[in-house]
Amino acid sequence: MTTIREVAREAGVSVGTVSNVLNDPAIVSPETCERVLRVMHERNYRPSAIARSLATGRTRSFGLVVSNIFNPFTAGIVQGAGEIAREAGCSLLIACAEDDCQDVPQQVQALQQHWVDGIFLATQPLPESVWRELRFGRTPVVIMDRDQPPAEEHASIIGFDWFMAGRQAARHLIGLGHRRIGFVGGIPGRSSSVQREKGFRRALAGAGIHLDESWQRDGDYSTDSGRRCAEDLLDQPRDRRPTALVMGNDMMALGAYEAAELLGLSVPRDLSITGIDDNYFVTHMAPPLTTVHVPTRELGREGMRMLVSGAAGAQRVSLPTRLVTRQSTAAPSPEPAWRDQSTSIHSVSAELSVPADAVARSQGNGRKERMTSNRTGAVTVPGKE
Amino acid sequence: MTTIREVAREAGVSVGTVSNVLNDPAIVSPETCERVLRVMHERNYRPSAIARSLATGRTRSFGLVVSNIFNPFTAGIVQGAGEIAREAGCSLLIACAEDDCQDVPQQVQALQQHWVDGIFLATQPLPESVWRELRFGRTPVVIMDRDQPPAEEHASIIGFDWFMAGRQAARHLIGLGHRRIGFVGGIPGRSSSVQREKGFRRALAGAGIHLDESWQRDGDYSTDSGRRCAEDLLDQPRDRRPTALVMGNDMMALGAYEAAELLGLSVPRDLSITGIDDNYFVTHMAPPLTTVHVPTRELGREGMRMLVSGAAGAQRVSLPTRLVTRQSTAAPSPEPAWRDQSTSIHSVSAELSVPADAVARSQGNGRKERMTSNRTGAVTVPGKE
DNA sequence: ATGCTCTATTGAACCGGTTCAATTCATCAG
DNA sequence: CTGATGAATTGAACCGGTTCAATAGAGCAT
Repeated sequence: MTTIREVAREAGVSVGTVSNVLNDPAIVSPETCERVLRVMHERNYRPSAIARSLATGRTRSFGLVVSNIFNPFTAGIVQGAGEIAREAGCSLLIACAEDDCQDVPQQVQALQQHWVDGIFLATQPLPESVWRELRFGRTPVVIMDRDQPPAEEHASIIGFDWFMAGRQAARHLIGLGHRRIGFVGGIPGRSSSVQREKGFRRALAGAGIHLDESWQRDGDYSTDSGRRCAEDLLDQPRDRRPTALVMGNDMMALGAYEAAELLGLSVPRDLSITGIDDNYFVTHMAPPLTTVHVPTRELGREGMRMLVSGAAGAQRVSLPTRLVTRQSTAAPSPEPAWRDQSTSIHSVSAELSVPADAVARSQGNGRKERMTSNRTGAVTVPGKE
Repeated sequence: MTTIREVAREAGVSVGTVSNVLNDPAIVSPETCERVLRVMHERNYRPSAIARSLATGRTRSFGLVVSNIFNPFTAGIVQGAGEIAREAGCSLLIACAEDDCQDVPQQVQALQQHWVDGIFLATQPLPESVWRELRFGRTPVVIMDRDQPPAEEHASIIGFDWFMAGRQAARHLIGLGHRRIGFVGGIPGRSSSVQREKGFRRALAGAGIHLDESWQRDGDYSTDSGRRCAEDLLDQPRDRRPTALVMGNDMMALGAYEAAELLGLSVPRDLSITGIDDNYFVTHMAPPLTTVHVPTRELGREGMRMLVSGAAGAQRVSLPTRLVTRQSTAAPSPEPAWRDQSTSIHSVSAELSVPADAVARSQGNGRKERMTSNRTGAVTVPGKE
């Protein structure tokens, strides 16, 4: 490995001058500069990031702690953070913590021993004990908000506007004409769940719709829980059951599809369903799921931006979500007068009741829609998909 | 930040002794050792990985270059590599290259400037130009094989046994009694595609089955291409079309499901389908997909093991695949005697022809693993259509 | 010629560890 | 008492950069 001293000797200058060529060529005379650069090129010289870091105290590298890399949610964040780091010429140290997050403090410590210039914590919610064990010292930190206790004063929090997500889903259904709307929430108590529900309720209240408490269930974000809750909500006489369901996330929406199938209900003919997340598989569901897009990549970008720009103070950023209309939602079937014949008439009534534009959209858009096409409203995403 | 010199002063010893306490406590007298450790603890001393690296020339960190973090394939590798790195007390620098891999050389260079002890290249296949630009110097390298040109002599190659994968899928179908088996390959020319097809052909040849060339198609690993190819293969009179399809990967198998639905074929009653990869979503497909498991996490682990153990020489490792039987495959329906009535009689003949055990499996097991509600009658709701 | 300014360059200290030859000191054999 | 042995410790060089006060030299005014 060629060192700065070899270059200096070869070019007949001092190491200080070579260093200047690297960091501030303007203060070096053109001839000298050119000579040094030529030697560098001949010797294929690459300055050592290690030595530079030791000398400057800055590494231009950042740590990103995640807990489950398979989660598309996580993948989006990694992607986004990586993009910004690359753009800024910084490198990203990714630490995959165990599922239970017990080793997050060690991971953070390891990153600090590498003198990372900042840490991005994007794990599952940390157990209280782990959280208390965590010491960031002087390292700037950005934490993805999943119900953490109030952060240290110099840590920034970044998260999604779950209230908006819940409201968007509900408003969409209301706009289609639904009045009997069920809700299946995520893990009770988590603020992300609470906010979704609040948004849902606000939308209904805003439209002057009565909220039937018996149409609310708490799931746990799993497909199974979604199926159970949806079955529970739907297993009622037709005029007593919801015509639409707001599911707390896409996995539970998947469960709702299963429940509908089990009960012989067709989506969206007999039942509209919405999810939240916009996981990449939802376009492959039958029918493709109308859901609320959650810009994970943008969160990664924004969080990393705060770190590289040195703006990671005690900020609190909340990213907007965006409704993506696909084919799992439609206007409700009109209440049949001939109630007892309802099953045999299903297909006909559905054909008639779906608004023309919804059909057009559903056919044109459905195939192409991809999980990576995430355009958020508020913060624009430059560059490639 | 506490430094080694402060600790030394505080403990009344030399920096050399403190260093010894860190690296080889055995050679330090117990009393001294204990005193030093106490000071370290009091001052919350953390040795600097940076300084250590500069002094030793080794960083105990490794670089992993990937191109698409969203790909579950990639995620598995990252996961596995991370596990081994963590076990070995090493850190992992993950570099996300652009989709087209044009920046891989820069990424590699950046990693080298960080003095990584080794590089794991797990990207999409590199364009020839990029590959030529790549210079590893003295850095040990492990490359995930996706058709690279012959590697530099000191680089290790690790990959999957795609031949085995193709053969396993075909053998499974042959074992179920299929004789008319279609094949949809991946991107033509890629050795991974070529190998799959060779394995497929070998299996057929081994069973003395005639290979109808008109039952072969080339896709591009996308769902869309899978659907197109499958439609193409299946849109023939019943006695002329395959009773089973080996799809080159899971995404294309998903496309085959869509094609079957479009043509009113039920899986596995009228058509058996296999995939390759065992992506996590396949258990949610309806019916859950029989596929060939490709141990991506194990590849990550094995590759990183080669690096941390310093065994990355000019090795070539190929990891075995494993068939996972689920509900998308079954014995073929017997050829009906009343051939000309075949279309109108479908559902009846199918009911009769599905072997009892296949029905049991698909009903009993399928329920909790389902992804889509298959409205067309692949999973029939009595009384409709 | 002298003094002054400005630019280009130098050389050494420094970052925080590791490494190793040299040194100290206690122990023990002769 | 002397010298040898070995264990514990020391102190300085070193890794490859950055930084900055000091210096050299050119150009210009007096």
